[in-house]
Amino acid sequence: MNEEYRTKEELLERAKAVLEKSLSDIIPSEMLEVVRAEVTMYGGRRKGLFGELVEQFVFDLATNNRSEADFNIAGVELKTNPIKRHPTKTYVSKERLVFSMIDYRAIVHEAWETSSFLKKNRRLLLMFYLWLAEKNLLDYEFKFVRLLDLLGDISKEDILQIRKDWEFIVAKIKRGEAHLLSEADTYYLGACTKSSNSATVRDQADTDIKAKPRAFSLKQQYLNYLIQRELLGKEANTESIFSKIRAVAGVEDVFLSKFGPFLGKTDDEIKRIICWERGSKAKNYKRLLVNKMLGVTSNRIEELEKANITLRVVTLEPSGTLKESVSFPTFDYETLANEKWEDEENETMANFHLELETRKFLFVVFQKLKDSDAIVLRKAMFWNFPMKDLSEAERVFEVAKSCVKDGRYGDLPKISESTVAHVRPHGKNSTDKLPTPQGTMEMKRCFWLNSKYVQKAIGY
DNA sequence: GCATGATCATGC
DNA sequence: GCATGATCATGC
Repeated sequence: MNEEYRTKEELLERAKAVLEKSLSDIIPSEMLEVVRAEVTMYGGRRKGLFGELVEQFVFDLATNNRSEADFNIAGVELKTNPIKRHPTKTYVSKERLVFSMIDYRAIVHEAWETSSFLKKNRRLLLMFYLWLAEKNLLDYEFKFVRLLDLLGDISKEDILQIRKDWEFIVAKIKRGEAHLLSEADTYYLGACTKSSNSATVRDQADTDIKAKPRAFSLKQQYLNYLIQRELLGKEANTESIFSKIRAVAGVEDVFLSKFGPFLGKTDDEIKRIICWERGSKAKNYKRLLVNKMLGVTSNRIEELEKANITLRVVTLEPSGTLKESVSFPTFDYETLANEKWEDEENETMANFHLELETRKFLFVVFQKLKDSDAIVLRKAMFWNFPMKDLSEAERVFEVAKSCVKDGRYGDLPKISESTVAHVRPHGKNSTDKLPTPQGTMEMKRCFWLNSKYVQKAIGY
């Protein structure tokens, strides 16, 4: 197609030539007006426009070739990706890194090694540009560019996990459950929604149920890890479980195997095994015990952060009931009043929705013993919110949103009003407040998953 | 025993 | 200083 580039190194050199520059710096002045007009007209709506302009003006590909699918020169797939400044991490990605659409019918016949995903996306040319809300896309500056070979440049453990993720997604599609896919199902490679609009559905194998269109993507947290550690070469500030035990297995297996020896044991027995002495009074006692079992000394564990997994210690009563609900981040009233559960135009979701579809939990389950201070480790399990309950969560969200919009803070959804979720305070105390759309102040609150719901989810 | 509102403790 | 996770107090 284009004779100029024969090797990926030539492509990289070309990409590097635009570092610290923006498209408006490199677009020939006689064309700039036309392009500006195009951006003004389509900029917001045509997601691919930035990438298309890069192909045309950075790589001199003819206008009629403007289509992401066609950029595959020297076996390299071009990805332009927005980054934002971050106080401690210099840059974080604004979004996940989205690959090609998943063809639900075709993919069930594929194997990982020969998959269309790998064929197309194995070798990437990544161009990161600094995104700023107030800037025109023609003025975004390129900050760093890298070649990335998905099979060659990342660790064995990560490649294995990505493969497992791909296989998990394909297995779910094979079972005719494409409509139940969630980005939180997997660890590093996700099946993210590509909603043109909610009415858009795709056929899947062996069932008449329509599923939302989805694409493979590197999850945002994993991409941020890649940016920090692999692409910018920053030091780790997390502890890696994998490196400690030199494991080559999936994230799930490695973590669960760490808990295996302690299942059914009391905290005293566990402490004896790991040679650790400590009173049980501290509020973070159980978390410290968990960290000891995992062999880490802090709460920042690389494999959990990379996969957006929250470790939660839950404690059952002797009867097996769970008293405590599970909280999500405090919400901002003004944001909540204005966000949409699903915003198709901007391809965004409400924060609570995003949490449910992207966050995984590692529940470490203890149970109190009757007439004793002792606790027993019952199980450890990974869990993410099942898509079958999403519409109920959406209902709770909509009730909460309309309460906030109307200033009816006493009517926020209570735990008795849904089997899944509710709204409760979540501040330092009742004076810990945030501004509302009405201009008043209200105590901090957040969404919670009902204790009973979580109890069932963990099998009690 | 449970729903609800509230606060505490820790670490980033 | 604040977010997050963990827990408490009260009243029905």
